[in-house]
Amino acid sequence: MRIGELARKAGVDVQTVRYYEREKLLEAPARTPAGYRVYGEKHLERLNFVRHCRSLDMPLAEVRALLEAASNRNVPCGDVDRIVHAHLARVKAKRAALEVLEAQLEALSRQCGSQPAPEHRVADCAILGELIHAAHGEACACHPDGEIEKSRG
Amino acid sequence: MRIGELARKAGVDVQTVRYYEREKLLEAPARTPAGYRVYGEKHLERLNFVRHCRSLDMPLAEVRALLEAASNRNVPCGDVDRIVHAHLARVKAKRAALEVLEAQLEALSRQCGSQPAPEHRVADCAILGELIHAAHGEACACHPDGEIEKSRG
DNA sequence: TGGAAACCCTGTAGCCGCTACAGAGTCAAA
DNA sequence: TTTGACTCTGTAGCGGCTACAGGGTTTCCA
Repeated sequence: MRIGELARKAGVDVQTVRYYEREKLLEAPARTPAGYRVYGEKHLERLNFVRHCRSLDMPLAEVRALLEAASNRNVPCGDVDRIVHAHLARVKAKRAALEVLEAQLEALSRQCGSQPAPEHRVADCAILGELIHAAHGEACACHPDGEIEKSRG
Repeated sequence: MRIGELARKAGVDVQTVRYYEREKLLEAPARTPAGYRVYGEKHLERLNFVRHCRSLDMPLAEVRALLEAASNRNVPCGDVDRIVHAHLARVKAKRAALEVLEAQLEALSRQCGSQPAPEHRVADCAILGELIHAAHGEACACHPDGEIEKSRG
């Protein structure tokens, strides 16, 4: 199986496969005399594993750690549990942050909308008004307590 | 006011201010004879505007568009509405995707956890088991219908 | 047999929004 | 005078790809 077929079967771009090889997520495969990569079923399984973890939004570094752990089948799997739980905690936190954000944006967009578009000029746009108020350090519809925290991630 | 004071007042890194200037989000300020940037209140307001939009997770390109719109105060503000609504739609979609993800990770982590850590070896780790099953194309606890979609963003 | 199309190779640069570093110059206080 | 805090420019790095340039190889069809 050459790289194109492997990529098609796993549903990824050819470039992505080469990228994973560079990043040591896939083993370097054998080559034909012309230098073409040749893959077997093992490679496809490993690639599917990686893609599955990626579909769960895990960073590649953690996928690498899982692969590492999976290869030492006789050691305790505390690392595996830790990786998955830490990732779950991150996802929870991010989802919660996005919920807040969504509420803020809805508050903002509710400020604007009664007037039909052609009559509605920038000078009276409530959205911009809110954002400019906020720039003066005043409380705004989206951040009523006047705090602007950094959003990371 | 020099760059350090401006940055402190806006709660950002000095490097970020210079970055925003390069990216045309802030006007290039006057300079002292030694080449130091000198800022006024207008710059602080504009920087606060940018940071407020960033706290709402807007991409800089959209912040730039908002700033552009805000400077033509006499035109209709359809662009402003469109930007904010499109951004809101993106945030909603992302939040929904994270909710699904969170459920998937919880399903995964529930597979593992009854056995005390030292006895729990990689070979019997249910989390890894699930992930490896998935790599074989079988349905797994996290993606029961067997589909793995690409997550973007 | 020839030529086009589809595939493959390497290497490099771009995306985003910063952050960090190197190596230099400037300024104020002790 | 010397320390230390500040500033300057330019460049590179993060993650996870994606895209492109500029070449070589294979396959298919006429």
